[in-house]
This record gives sequence, structure tokens and C-alpha cells, in this order.
Amino acid sequence: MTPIELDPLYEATKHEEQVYSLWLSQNAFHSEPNPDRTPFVVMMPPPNVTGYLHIGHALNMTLQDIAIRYKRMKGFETLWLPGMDHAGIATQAVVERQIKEQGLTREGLGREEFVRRIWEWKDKYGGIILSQLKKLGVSADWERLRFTLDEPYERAVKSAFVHYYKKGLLYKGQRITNWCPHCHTAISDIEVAYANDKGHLWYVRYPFTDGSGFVTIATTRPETILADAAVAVNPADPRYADIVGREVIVPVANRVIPVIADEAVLLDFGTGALKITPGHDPTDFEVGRRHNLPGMAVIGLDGLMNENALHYRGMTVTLAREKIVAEIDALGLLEKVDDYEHSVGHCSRCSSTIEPIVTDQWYLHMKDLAARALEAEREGKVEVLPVKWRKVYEGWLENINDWCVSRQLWWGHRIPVYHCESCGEVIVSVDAPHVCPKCGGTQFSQESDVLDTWFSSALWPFATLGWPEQTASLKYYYPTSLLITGYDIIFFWVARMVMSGLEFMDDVPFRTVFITGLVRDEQGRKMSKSLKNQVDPLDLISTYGTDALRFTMASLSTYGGQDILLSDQKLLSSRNFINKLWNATRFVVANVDVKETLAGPHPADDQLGPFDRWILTRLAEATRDVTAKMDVYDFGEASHRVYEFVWGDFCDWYIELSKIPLRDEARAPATRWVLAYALENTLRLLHPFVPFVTETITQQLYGGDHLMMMAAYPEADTMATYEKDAVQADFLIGFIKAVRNLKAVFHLPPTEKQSVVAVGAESDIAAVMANAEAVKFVGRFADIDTRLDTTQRYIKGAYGTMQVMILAKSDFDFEGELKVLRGKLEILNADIVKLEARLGNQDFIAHAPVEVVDKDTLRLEALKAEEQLVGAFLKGQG
RNA sequence: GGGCGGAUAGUUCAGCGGUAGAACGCUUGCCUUACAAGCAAGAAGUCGCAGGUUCGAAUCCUGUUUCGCCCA
Repeated sequence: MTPIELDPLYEATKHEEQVYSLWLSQNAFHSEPNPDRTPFVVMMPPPNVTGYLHIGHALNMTLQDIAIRYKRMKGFETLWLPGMDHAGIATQAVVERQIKEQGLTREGLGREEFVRRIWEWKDKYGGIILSQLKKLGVSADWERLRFTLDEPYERAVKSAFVHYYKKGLLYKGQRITNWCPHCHTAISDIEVAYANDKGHLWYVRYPFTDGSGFVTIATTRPETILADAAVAVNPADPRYADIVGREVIVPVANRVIPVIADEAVLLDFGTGALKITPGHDPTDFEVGRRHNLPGMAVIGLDGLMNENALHYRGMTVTLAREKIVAEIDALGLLEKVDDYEHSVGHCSRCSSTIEPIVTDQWYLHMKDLAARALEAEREGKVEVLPVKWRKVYEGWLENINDWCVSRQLWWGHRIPVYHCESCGEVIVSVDAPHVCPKCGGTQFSQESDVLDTWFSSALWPFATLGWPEQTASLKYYYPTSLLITGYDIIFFWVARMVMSGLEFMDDVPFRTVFITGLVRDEQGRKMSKSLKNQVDPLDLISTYGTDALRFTMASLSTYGGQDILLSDQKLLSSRNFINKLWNATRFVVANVDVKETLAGPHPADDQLGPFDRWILTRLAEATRDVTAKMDVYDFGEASHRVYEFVWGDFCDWYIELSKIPLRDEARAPATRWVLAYALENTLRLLHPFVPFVTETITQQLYGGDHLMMMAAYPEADTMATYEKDAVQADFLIGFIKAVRNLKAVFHLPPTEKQSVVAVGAESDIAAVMANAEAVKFVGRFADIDTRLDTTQRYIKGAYGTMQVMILAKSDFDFEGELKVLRGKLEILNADIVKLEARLGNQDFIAHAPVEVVDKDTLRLEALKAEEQLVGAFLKGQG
């Protein structure tokens, strides 16, 4: 055989690009409906076109890729569908900023030209993240890449809108909405982030029209006084019972407004009397409706005081507030000002203060849709993991409000509602109308607003498969299997996908949704631009390699969805692990032609040595455990388990122990086969986690078009195990450890090979002597004997009931040994006392399961035997 | 105001009813021809606090302190 030369260090960057090209060249990520296989489908949460790869993606995408690669190897017809989201506001903002640098404005360019420029920009700079995803090793079906603004997708969005409209679930209405003066659009309730801001509570006097004094109200927003429609008190408030129905004068505006009674007024807030401003407060809007109050507005859509604001017109809200307070004070109507911290809504995109303003918007009626989504989850049709998120999901759906879906933007899906210019007839249809069905007119104007980005994202699991057409893909792949995403978009996206899936496909969009934690920095802080603690995954990839980043993400992720604290130490440890695997491979290939060996016959059972049998058993156990964890998407535990096997069993013990039989031509062939077999299966177990290094190695071993990513995942059930031999091998490993411990505790030079004497039960001694060669080799002993030379002194240790002794030199510190033995005896005694107490307890015997009692009984016996042995050593020492 | 999550070895975290675990760090000793990105051996925890349930509690229940998040 031609020995394969591998570098002693695995350099990730040398191989990764080439491996990814290989996968692409073999079309290994592509999926087509295949009736002979069960589909496993994951819809990638589409990153924004403007996006770049951040650490959250690295976690998300890694976990998805692990799931996909695992299922692919398990023989499923695996589809991972990638895509991008047009991300309305975000993208429009980016391009608007860009044209501003050229001295242009959106309005100046006009809608058509501006949208054309965004597309141009998207074609040039959009989707950078896709090439970054490839660096991560993402094995998505790039042939099926979807973009939420592509023509077929647009048909899906329009169809959904028309469907909702015809069903009566969509309505347009003048209502108070969250308005972002900076983004210049309405936003939905969940796009508002509330923060406790420090402000003031102003107490303002409203004089009665009849001159009989005044009523004092408390407000946090004095500038909206100009739009007041009433003063309200609680009907149950005795303090104000006699003023209800009277009239007061609005300060500064000098308008007359009534005093009304309404349940919504809190008795203990401020003075108990409130000003009612239906145009600028959601609660007041409702009060206004109940009492038929006019809804006047003094703040415009640009966030400035408007034409109704008298001499404050054109001022910012902040300035107007300052000025009007001064004016009220000058009028002698300001009673007092308190400091007051209160919750203020901010735009989740730009952080601007949200203005509740009455505008004309489209709303989607949510109650019924939500009820179905709730039911589906409660019935287990959608499994939400970790379970702690179930309540969050349920809670939101239970208290849902109608969804404001229209946005005053240009980049997005334009609402498919047309108005006949002749007769005003409203036509809602997927295709633009040509002739008005009512008057025969041919001129139409389309609604200028676009839909909330999330309206289109909500259709992602089926719109990407061709819906509303009943395509073969839609039939085969829907519902999808698994969704992996962060908890920040449970409401925005997850819940809405469930709703629309049920509405349009009559089935849930995915069987399981796994919510990941958030990646934080080493101090547990959220990664953010302002803290400058953001980590660029691409930097980590170039420093540690993609596989190290992936393995880190997997091993830090927990089933409970804990937030993840990323540290260099962890990445280093993962990199070292990958290098360990690489070097284990180097050892194997230096001794075995893996390809040829595995193509040849299996060694017969009687040719396998005890440690061969041991590692095969351990491999089967590891395979069983890893698969069990993978099957429930517990990637963290799966990664720990495979790590433990690779490093702890295969490298630390088997490779070392194999060096003995490899020197013996009679035994070498079996061991060579086991080395090859264990390596091959280890690589397969690891491939979903660390695809690059495992594929690189496979290329070295096999070459050509033999792909690791298409190999079958190991099946524990088909693996031979040798339980009894494994137990005996464990006994021998324990023996070696006991002698090593003696050597280390007494500072015997590790390079100096000592003579060891083992005395004990016949079967134990026989086991040791039968494997003397291997034991001596890895334990670094000169020789093992079973008889004591009574003329010599020995360093004494106990391994269970076995006496383990090392021939002592004349200068050996026997005082020190005495101390060690006494310490050991003390620990043994303590354990024995504890166990005896437990086993002496009749309640324990009566209630505890038999296995537990048996186990403790056996343990007590073992401890007592060892105690006796150590006791005898001490006596002998005198 | 309502809800959720964390508090376990120096650090970051697993475990979630039957002998306290891992990684990193630390200590001691080793360049043992796969790997010093390594090897061997070790030290290190009254599992936030107080009650309770149980033969048995990090693990279940109640209360409490504290940190963080979400919703209103």
C-alpha cells in the first residue's frame, strides 16, 4: 500500500473550500421528491437580503445543518430549503441611506425608480450572507433558493391576501396605530419595544366654563393638550361625582370640552382626573369611541406638530412640550411637576419614540386564526421545544390583537387592492383588473401601501414549495419536519407560520420547532454594536476553522435552550479536538490501508483480541447513545458523547493498546481491521458536527467521488458487541490506572520501568497475566509477577481486592506511604459507615427498589474487602 | 403589575429522586516515533438560603434572596 502522508497539524483553511466545492460538484445537497424515502425537511429562516453572517446565524445554521446531515446519512430524502427575505424597512433604509450620499431622495426619484434601484442594489450587494453560509458548511439545496419578492412568491402573497379578504378577515379602518415618525410607517404591536423612560408628570388645571374653579389633571404628554376632547374621571370616584357632565376649557387651545365618566380611568393615577386625547393615545381612542368624542390630531406623520397645533405648528414634539408647559405655567394653570418614570414605546428598528396616531390601515383579524394555532400546539401537532417556550407561544395567541399589515413603504409586496377610477369600485384580486365589473371602466389605481414583511414570511413553509400551485414538491415535502430559530421571533414568525399553515394548507407547517438560546459574550452580555463586543463568525472561522466553530456551537447548545456564552477557550478546545481526530487518523493510516481493509473480510470473532472486542463494544454503545440524542435533536449531549468516545476510549486507550498486536503479524490483521472500522465509524458519527475535517479525511482515504456526507450513519443494532470481554478490559484498564496512580503518588520516575507484583483472586490475576504484554506497554512497567520476594520491600497499593505492589528502592519514603494508606483507609471507612447505615435502615430495605439495595450491598462488600486489604498493609508496616 | 429562566468545582455549564460530572483553568511529572493543539497522575463542590414531602432530594413542593429576559 502507498502510505498516505498527512500533516501533523490539521489546517482547516487548507481544505475547507475544496471540500465544499466537491459537495457542490456532486450536487449532494439537492433533493427531489422520492416516494421510496421518507422526507426530512427544514425550511431555513431566511436571512435579510441586507444581512451579514452573525454569531446567531452560526449557531442556528450549524444546528440545522447537523440535523440535515444526520438525517441525510440516515437515509431520509432530505431537503433544506434556503432563502432570503426582502426585509421591507431594513432594506429600504439601507438603500435610502445610499442614495442620500449621492444627494438624492426617495421622493425625488419617485416610487418606480426607487424600487428599481433597490433591485439593482439587491442584485449587486444582496445575498452576501449566502456565500458566508457556504463557509459555514451549510448543506442547503441552493437550486431551490427562494426570495420573498420573487415573482412566484409574490403570487403566493397576493393569493393569501385575496383569500383573507374574501373570508372577511381583512379590513381597512381608521384606527390608532403605532406610527414611527422616523421610518415613516405604521408598525404592528410587536414591533414596539417598551422601555422605562424618565419623564415628568405635569399637573394642569382645566378651568370650568362657569368660572367656578378648575379640575386638575395629570399628564405625561402636555403637548397633546391641544388635541384634548374631554376630561374623564372614574364613575366610582366620589371626589368627582359632581363634576361629570360639566364643561371645562382646554388651556392654551381655549376650546370647551366636557367632563365625562369612564371605567378606564384609574382612581389612583395622578389626581384621578385624566385628559382624553383620542387622536394620540390608544386607551383614549377607545374612550373616545365609547363617548363619541372627536379624534383630533396635533402631531403629523412626520413627527412634527401639525396645522392644528396653533402657534406650535412645525415644532418637534419635544420642543412643543417644553414651550407649552412654559405657556401653561405663565397662565397660572400649572399646579406642579413630578418626576415620573413610565413605559414609552420605541420602534424596534430605529428606537424612535412611537407616536400613536390615527391612520387608515389594513388589519388582519386574528382571533380565529390564533385559536387554531393554539389548538394545534396544545394537541401536539406542533411540538415546541424546549417546553418552556410553550407558555410563551400560548400566552401570545391567547391575548392576540388584530395585526396591522399595511406599511407606508415602497419596498415590499404592494397590497393587491384596486380602485376603479370611474366608479370607485374596490377590486381585490391577484391579477390586476382590466375592466371594472361594475361600471366597465378601465382605469384603476392600486393601493400604495405594501404589506408587512412578516405577512410574506408567514407563508414561507409552503410558498417556497410552489403554493398556491399544488406542486409535486408541495405534496411531498409539506408539512416540514423541523424548524430551528431564535426566541426573538416566536411571535413575529413562528406563531404566524403556524396560523397561515393551518389556514392555507390545513396542516401545521412543521412538526417540531426548536427554539435556540442567544449567543452572548464571555461576560454574558448580549452582543451588540454599541458594546462593540460583537464577534464576526468569519474571523472565528479563519482563526479556528469552521469545524471548530461548529463543534463549539453544538457542544454549547443545551436541550433546555440556555443562552450560550461564547469563549475563545471553548473554541480552542474544539480546535484541539479536531486536531486530535486528525492525528488519530494519521496513526491509523500509517498502519492500515483503510479502504482496502474495510473492503476485505471481517476478522472472525476468535481472531479479535480482548481490547479489539472492548473498543467495538464501546463504539456500539457510543453509536447507540449518540443516535438517541440526535433523534430528539439534543445536539449538545450528542456532541459530548462522541467527544468522550473519540478522545477517552479510542485515542487514550485503544490506539495505545493496538500498538502491541500491530507488532505481531499473527494478531495484526484483526487489529488493523478494527482500527479501520472504528475510525470509519467515528468519522461518520462526527460528520454532521464537523463535516469538513471528516470529508477531508475521507477524501484522503478513498479519493474520487466517495463522499462522507453521503455515507450511511452508523447503526448500533448492526454492530457486534462483547459485553463480557468489555468488562474484563475495563478491569485491566482499572488495574493499569491503579499502578500509574501508585507511581505518580510516590513520585517514581515515569521513565523508569518498575517491576509490579499483583496478588489476588485467581481469575483476576489470570486476566492480568494473559494481557501482561499490553498492560506492561501502556502502563510502562518492566515486568509483572504474581509472587512476592519476601526479602524485598514493596510499595503497596490496592485495586479492589487485588494487591498491587511495586518493588521499592532502599531510599523509598515508607513514612509517606503510611500516610497515604491511612488517608485511603479513612475514606474507605467513611464510605462504609454511610453504606452500613443505609443498609441497616429497615425503611430503606422495605421501600427502595431491589436493584438499588443489591447495588449498595455489593458495593459495601467491595469496600470492606478493600478496607481489610489496606488495613493489613498498615499492620504489616507496623 | 403578570410571566419565564438562571443561581452546582476558580470559570463556563451538564445532570433534574438512588455513590456529585465535563470542558477550560490549577498542581505534579513527562518532548513515551498519531498528536506538547499532546501524555500520565492529582487537588478542587455543606449543588443560593429556609422549611417541607420521601427510606432517600442538586433533583419534587412551599417560601425567600439575587441576577437576567419577555409581556403589559
